[in-house]
Amino acid sequence: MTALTAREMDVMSVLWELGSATVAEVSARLDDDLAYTTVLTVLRILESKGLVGHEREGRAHRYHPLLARREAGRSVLDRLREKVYSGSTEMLVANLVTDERLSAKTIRRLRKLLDERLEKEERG
Amino acid sequence: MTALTAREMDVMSVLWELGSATVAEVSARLDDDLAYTTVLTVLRILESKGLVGHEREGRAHRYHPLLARREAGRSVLDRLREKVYSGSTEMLVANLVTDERLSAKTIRRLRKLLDERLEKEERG
DNA sequence: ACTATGCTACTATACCATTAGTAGCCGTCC
DNA sequence: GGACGGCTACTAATGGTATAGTAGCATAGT
Repeated sequence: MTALTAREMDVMSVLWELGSATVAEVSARLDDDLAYTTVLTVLRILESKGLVGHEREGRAHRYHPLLARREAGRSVLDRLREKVYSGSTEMLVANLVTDERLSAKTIRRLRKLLDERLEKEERG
Repeated sequence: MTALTAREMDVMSVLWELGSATVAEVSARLDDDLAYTTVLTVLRILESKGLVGHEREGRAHRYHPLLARREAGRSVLDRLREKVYSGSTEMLVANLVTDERLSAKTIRRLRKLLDERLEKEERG
């Protein structure tokens, strides 16, 4: 139940990218030009939800993600699969793969991924 | 820019499933037990956003989706890829496929899907 | 040591999602 | 035909997101 709002996701995105960041660093990386205090507020909200933590760094605070990309992605994908694709991972991937402009190389890599997954499935 | 809220997605989900539905029908299908008027309000909001339409049916209104599953899915996936997976479809699919409890059969079907996609890629 | 500046803490506000109540209409059943 | 029940229309309250301002503190540079 890690429902990130749009803005929260923007901010988490920066933290995932940088590993950790101060308010100023997050602010600089965001597409929209928000007030310093606005970014701080979002970080505070995220912290109150237990999704980021912070430690002192000089006079500033350095924030770091406590929620992993993987977890965040999972929660969105779970919901998406359930509500939009009637619970079908296949339909989801089909939609994703057919819509997307993917290079042949990428497709091969994805196929390899499935092959490995299949092997593991058959072994275990 | 079709950002559905959680509840809106619940409702759209029912409409996609049934093709079209009255307020009562949506209400009955929702997991949570909401007041009749609450469901109506959500449908009205969706209509004001142009995502559903309705026609008279007896004394009730019958609502039908104007936004397709595909479109809704796309907008969520686009955002997810961008913000959570640093723009990488591969990482997204990898995460999806490795986390999921998928049957061997499903994995094979997905692989077939990629093969077909690859052929199309190489032809055109 | 002093001062300027950057950073936090606190406060505030508008807007929207979410939830629901009440009044009133209209058709159906007896 | 009258009453009942379901449905819509209108209204409303609450809570949280999103945005930002102001005051005050502390640190770094001179």
